Amino acid sequence: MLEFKKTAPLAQIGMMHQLSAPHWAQLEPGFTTLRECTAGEVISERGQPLDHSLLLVDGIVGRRIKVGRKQGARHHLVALQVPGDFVDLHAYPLKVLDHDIVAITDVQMAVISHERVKSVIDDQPEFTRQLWSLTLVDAAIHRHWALRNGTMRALQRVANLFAELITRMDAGGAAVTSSYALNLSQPHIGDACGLSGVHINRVLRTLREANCCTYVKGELVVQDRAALNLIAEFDPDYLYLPGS
Amino acid sequence: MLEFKKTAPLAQIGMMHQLSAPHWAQLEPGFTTLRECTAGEVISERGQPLDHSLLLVDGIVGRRIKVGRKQGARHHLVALQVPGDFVDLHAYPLKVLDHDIVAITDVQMAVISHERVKSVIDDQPEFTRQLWSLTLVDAAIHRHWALRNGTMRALQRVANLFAELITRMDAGGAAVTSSYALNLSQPHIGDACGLSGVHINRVLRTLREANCCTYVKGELVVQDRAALNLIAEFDPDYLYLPGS
DNA sequence: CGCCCCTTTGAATCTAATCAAAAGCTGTGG
DNA sequence: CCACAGCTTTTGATTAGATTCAAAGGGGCG
Repeated sequence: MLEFKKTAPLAQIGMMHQLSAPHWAQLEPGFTTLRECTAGEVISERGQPLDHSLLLVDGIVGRRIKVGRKQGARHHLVALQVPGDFVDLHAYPLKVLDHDIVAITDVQMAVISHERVKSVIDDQPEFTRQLWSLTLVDAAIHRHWALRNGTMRALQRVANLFAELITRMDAGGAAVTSSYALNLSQPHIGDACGLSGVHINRVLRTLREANCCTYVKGELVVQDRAALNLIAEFDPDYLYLPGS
Repeated sequence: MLEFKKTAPLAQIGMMHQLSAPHWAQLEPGFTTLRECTAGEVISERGQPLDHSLLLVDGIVGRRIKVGRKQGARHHLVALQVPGDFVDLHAYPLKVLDHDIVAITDVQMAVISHERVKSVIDDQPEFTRQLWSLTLVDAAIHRHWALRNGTMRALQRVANLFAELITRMDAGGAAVTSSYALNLSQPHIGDACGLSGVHINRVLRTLREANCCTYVKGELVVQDRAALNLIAEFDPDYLYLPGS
């Protein structure tokens, strides 16, 4: 885990576009340091009091919950954050988290102290509603994950997860491409979808053979986005993106 | 759907104990009307703009998401609310919900207008953080539902759902009893756990034969709470209850 | 080089879904 | 009052989907 002074202003990327440009301009100076972690590193642990929050700038971060005591403890990824996401904004009101936060890939995050968040909010109460809304979109995404794990079969689950992740990565106007650096291992995808790593492998083969999308070395190449959305029965309303 | 003037003050029940007594005293007069719905009724529909929020006083309410177009559309319960829960407080910042809200049983709810919420918050900014936190506990519960559907087998899922629900119903000091009026049909439980109604029936028999708990006519009788929590691998930390 | 993790594939097993059918309960209308 | 419709509960039989076990190949890193 490396920390160092931030030198240049942060770009307003991904979900941060939910904030108006003037609001972003007020918040941005609060991010005073950058923090880097390597893949697999635990960024913060369940139950540990936090006095700052993290904005993901680069890489993928997961929220992980362990279930079961020591022997045969499984774990599950209950959320994945993409660049532009506030990783643990909910730590500001709650102070303590009920889950671990782990670096899935090498990541770079911007740090803002809760003290600083408070002073921005105190200056401008309307800010609170916007930050609150950001955490509510997170909650909507959580609901969708429960839905996905509860109603879909393996192929659809994986397709749906992919559809969500690339839609979120495209949020905020980045040109829609067909190639996405997810950098999740197959077991990671399994942990997120409630499937075994082995079965993810078979599902990926099926998606490849259907000329839908190809997942190689953490890179998702989408050949047929319409087919992907169809298999996934994907409807992005729950992401509360600007144009809907 | 019936509405009528509220006559007496509302008791501070269940999750509302997250608010301090003085805060509750300030919020309570905002609930000016009561609304009653019968089992199965859709209380509010996805996408419909809302100018008020609902506090559940009696009965069980579900948040439901439909997946799939018309033909063979399934649905899933992504949340269940028990008395004392704010059913759709998140409608205050978001204005529009991504899911339906349905009455599982006959229910009684107290209505508060968003206008009124805003005036309480404007008077006392600290209130915002408390309401925000309430929605964050909801989000933690959502995470746990994704975890449950993602990592647990049928028996454990049902046990875990039961453990969560009765813990939430006991929240805020009501004497811990051994009998709980959930009033969920077996298919309802299936919709919440991502299992078929038929399989729920078999799981309930197993729980009964293990002298763990008995579920008859919507009434959950817990014979052995320790056994239930053990089967469920239940750890209530994520509910952020006062004493933890 | 050797170790470890990820990927890939095959085979056997198991869990839960689906199909089917009967019995119990509730409320409605004749 | 009884008959009937509709829903929930219950059980059995069959099938489908995913897990687990096993084993081999690939790539990166110390």
